[in-house]
Amino acid sequence: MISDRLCINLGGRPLAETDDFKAKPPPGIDAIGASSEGVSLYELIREDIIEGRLAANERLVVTDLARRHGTSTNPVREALQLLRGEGFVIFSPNRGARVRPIDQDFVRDIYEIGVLIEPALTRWFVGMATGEDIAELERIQGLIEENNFADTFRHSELDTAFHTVMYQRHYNRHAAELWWKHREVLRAVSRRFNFTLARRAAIIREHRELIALIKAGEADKAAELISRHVEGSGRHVLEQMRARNAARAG
Amino acid sequence: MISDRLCINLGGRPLAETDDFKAKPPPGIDAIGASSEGVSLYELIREDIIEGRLAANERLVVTDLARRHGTSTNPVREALQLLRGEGFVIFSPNRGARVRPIDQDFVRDIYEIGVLIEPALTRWFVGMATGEDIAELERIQGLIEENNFADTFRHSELDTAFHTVMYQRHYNRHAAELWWKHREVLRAVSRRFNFTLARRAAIIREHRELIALIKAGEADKAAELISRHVEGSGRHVLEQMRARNAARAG
DNA sequence: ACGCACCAGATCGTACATTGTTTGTGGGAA
DNA sequence: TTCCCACAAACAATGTACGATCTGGTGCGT
Repeated sequence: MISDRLCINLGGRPLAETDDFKAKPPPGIDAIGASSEGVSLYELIREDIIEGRLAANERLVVTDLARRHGTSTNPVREALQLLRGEGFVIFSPNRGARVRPIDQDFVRDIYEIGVLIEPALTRWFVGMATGEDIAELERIQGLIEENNFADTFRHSELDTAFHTVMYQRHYNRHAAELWWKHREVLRAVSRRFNFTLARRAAIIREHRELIALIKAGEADKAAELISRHVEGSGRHVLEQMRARNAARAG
Repeated sequence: MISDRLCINLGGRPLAETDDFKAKPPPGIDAIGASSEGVSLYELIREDIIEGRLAANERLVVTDLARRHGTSTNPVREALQLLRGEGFVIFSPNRGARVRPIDQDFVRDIYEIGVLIEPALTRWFVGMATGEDIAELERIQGLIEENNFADTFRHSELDTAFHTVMYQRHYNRHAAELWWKHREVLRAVSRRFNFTLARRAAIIREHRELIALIKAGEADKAAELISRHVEGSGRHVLEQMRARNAARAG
């Protein structure tokens, strides 16, 4: 019998402290299933888009993708349709697929939705948090502070794990799934940037404050804090994007 | 040459005033584009799911669908993948697609997200509403009251049109798109039920109150009203679903 | 009654034909 | 010479057909 805890580590990476926090979706989400080839292709292409290996607006030529991944065109076509349904790819009739650009508007839209949804998820969590949940949050927070933004990739994973602890058991699977999909995009975007010192301090402070509020059972205050937390995060990332765009243009 | 106007009326219903309010998505949303055959197939199958012509958990056999729609299997396969990406269809490896059941949890989840998002959309609209917008709202509201739930289908279309006026120009396309997709599902679900007298009165009253608040520029109060409006709507539909399920079981 | 082989049916991957788009070239005019 | 347009050829998307593989059930034999 395989325990749930073990399953987390099937990602192919060596067992290490980090792997405990390898970001994974809330359970029951990816139950969409897939055609054997299709699933891997879908994941591969989506990763390429999110990680930026496929540039914005780049054409996605089925024959090329098929050759590159060693299959025929049909699995590629299905993967692209799947991505279209999730909004990562845009189709034009008789002109094929392009990578949907993840621009400032896109990111802003996603953050704004997060500001609306995450407080509700948080409020529910405050009422449902167990001792283990809080211990887990404190453990992750300890690792975040230990890492102290030295490894931005690691911070990104830890931060995602922190919030996943809060949201993963929410009864509204739709909302949790929405949050997770948005999170995946934002994680990749924010990974391209560094955190300002002010933002670093704010993150640490707000996380600590959040844990305190959860302990005290202050649901409303925790929700309000999360609202500010997400908004601040969005503001920060958008500033970075704007700065980089300005630098590129100038 | 066939005019666009004619194509709208292929649904089998006669030309009537209603067509002015045939629910249509906010502009710029369905820019996903599609493969010529694919798009119609996608729409047809999705309609069949939403309208309940394809039962929950029913198997979706590609060859059958292809025959029924007079094409080969590939367009069907792509349409199904697209629907998978949007959550209407569930795939099992080597076992094909099934219709995702639209159960109470599903509907509740969607309504809850609406309660979170729609107030924000409304708040923005109050600050941006023009005289024409308000006139349009009053016109639609007049038709709603004129119809007075005699034709539930027509009410459903008019109600959707009412809210579309408010949300269609919102800068957050992602949120508007999300609202629209949810709306399509809820429209079909609620069409299967009748409105209680209490609910009818509440809808009329809240719509009137909403218009008044918009005129007065009371953004916060309008947002709070919409929150109650959506919640009440959700509560009503869920009650109906529960009642019907209980009746079926007992 | 139980198990195993076999068969029907459906999915999934491959190959190909058709149709529409894009691109590159050449000739003619300014 | 340079610009523009027509035309053609390459290219890619879309639809069709087919074979391999998997699943589920039926019926035969024990």
